[in-house]
Amino acid sequence: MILPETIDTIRAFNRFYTNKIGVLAKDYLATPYTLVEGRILYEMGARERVSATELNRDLGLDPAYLSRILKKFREAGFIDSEPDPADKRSQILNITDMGREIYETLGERSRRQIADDLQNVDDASQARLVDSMQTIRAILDPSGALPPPPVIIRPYRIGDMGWLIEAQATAYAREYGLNEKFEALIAEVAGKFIANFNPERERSWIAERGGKRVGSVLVADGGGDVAKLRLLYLDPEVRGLGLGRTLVEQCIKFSTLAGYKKLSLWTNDILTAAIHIYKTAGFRLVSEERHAMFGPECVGQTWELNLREAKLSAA
Amino acid sequence: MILPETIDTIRAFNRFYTNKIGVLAKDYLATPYTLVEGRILYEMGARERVSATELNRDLGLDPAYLSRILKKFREAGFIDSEPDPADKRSQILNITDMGREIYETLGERSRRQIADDLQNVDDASQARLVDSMQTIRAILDPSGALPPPPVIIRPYRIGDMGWLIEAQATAYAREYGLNEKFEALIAEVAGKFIANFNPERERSWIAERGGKRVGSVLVADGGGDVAKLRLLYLDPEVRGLGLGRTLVEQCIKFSTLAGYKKLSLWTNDILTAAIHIYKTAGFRLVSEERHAMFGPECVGQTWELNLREAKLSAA
DNA sequence: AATATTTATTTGACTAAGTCAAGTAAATCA
DNA sequence: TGATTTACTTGACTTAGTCAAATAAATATT
Repeated sequence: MILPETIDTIRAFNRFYTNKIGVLAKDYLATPYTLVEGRILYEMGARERVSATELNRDLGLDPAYLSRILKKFREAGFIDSEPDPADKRSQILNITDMGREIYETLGERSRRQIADDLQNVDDASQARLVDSMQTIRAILDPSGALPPPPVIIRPYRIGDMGWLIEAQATAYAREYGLNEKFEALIAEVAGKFIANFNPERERSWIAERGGKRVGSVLVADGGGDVAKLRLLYLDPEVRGLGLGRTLVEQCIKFSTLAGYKKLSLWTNDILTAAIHIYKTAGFRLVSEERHAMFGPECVGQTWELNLREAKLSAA
Repeated sequence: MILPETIDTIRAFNRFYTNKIGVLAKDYLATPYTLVEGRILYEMGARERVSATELNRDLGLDPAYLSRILKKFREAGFIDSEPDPADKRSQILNITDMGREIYETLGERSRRQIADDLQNVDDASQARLVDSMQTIRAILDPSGALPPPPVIIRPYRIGDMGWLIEAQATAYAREYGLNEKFEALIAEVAGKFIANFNPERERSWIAERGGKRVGSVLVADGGGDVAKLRLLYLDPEVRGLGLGRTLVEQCIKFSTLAGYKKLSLWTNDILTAAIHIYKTAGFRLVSEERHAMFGPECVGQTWELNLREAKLSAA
């Protein structure tokens, strides 16, 4: 469904951004080049060895027009060309050292221009700006958008627990209808974990992608020789990438090294994806109990992994 | 601070959107008009009675160029002009019925064009798209953007506590250097509050602006006839608007109505802005103790408000 | 293998988009 | 009152950008 307001907002944004770019185009970065020429030079500098056709496909220019600009560049010594041995109709274009200098200058000015624009934009807004731009690109041009940055796993930092509580409470409310008692539970669990944190026996990991938190898990001391795996969570957008397994393996490895004999966890039957991960990691269901602590009726489950066995089976 | 990656992403987005607009400009909506002409016609249609100078200021065109286009429009019968009685140098431009027809056609095509682009974009992505575009406009052009929406105060919803924990922990770590034990404390407080929530004796409020959470406070049952005010927080962007006072007053009113005799709170000397609000609301400092629970040394303070007195003084 | 068709690029021949400088007339400033 | 600024217009260009046709090599077709 496409709302008229959606279309209006997009039209308004297009007008806004046309202005923004139009102003840029005025006297393109205070150089004797046009915006189009700048774009061509950019493409030439960014990649090596292009043919005119490729350039054309990407920039959508009139071939005659492109041909003339390239001629000018060739005469000015910004680019040179050699016939493509594979296709003698085609020339392979290459940027010269002189051309590269212009390219760098243009890039430098463009960067400074943007830096000026950002002068009065605080860090948080900058982050939102970048995020919004990437969102727009990803939606409007799914093919061309940059591949998602890699997921990194890092230790806890301040604010992570709050994020985790919000993300998990919201997601499980939406997906399974859990109520606010669930948020309360994880807030208490998370709070106690940090309050009594023992760096030798406990650990927490946050998965991050492109600076945005997307997953978590932690190992808490369960007393005796039992470690507890808690608060495993994956944002919907990173499910199915094997990240859950990685996080659980992280926990198993740490618990083993820390000298625990068992890794135990409590979960609910509705969380089938997580349970699948536990199962394949070797956890065994040791007890179940029906409850309705979080609104809908569900079955709480305790799973355990014998860490010695796990080690053996991994070897 | 401006990161190079930020600049690069913005450059990439500019290139991307230049292409998008360039494609639009190609054969502007399959009409015999240029993009610039279309823009002018749009501005003429969107508002009535413009002068050439105003148009120029907003579109940033060369005056000579504008003048020629307007002449063409006048000859074609799209606009007419009458001298401005207040300034005889100026002409007041008006769109004619014929011009309005063209304007409508152009708008219609532009809308259809966008609708086509959105054909394969699901509803959630459309919402994110619109949101991102508004974010970009608001950040890049704070003046022209819509005024900030009003702050509304609403009851707790799932996910709010997580947000509060993250926001408060992050803000106080940044501003006062508090460590993760502070996050732990508020997580526990928030968790217990929701877990044992008693709707008759307790309440929580979240302040929201434009769908974004910006502040919070809650009243918890302190046992006996004492209520506790907790987790008062304001996002940096809404500080100084009197919102803190409003939230505290909310708490006082509720506690009074709920039959409590005292409203008590615990805070720290470093939070001077909050303390100022408590003071002016009539709270009195009843005890202090030095501690370093959250890293830096600070002074924990207990403040109390006698609700009967408060009521009298307000009357 | 010969012919037809398509693709990559260039050139000629324009059109009109867009710019710069100078001019006119009214408004505002000193 | 004269000097300066502002709102627009016009003349005189330049050059960005287009369309059609040409060339030469690569592919497809029969």
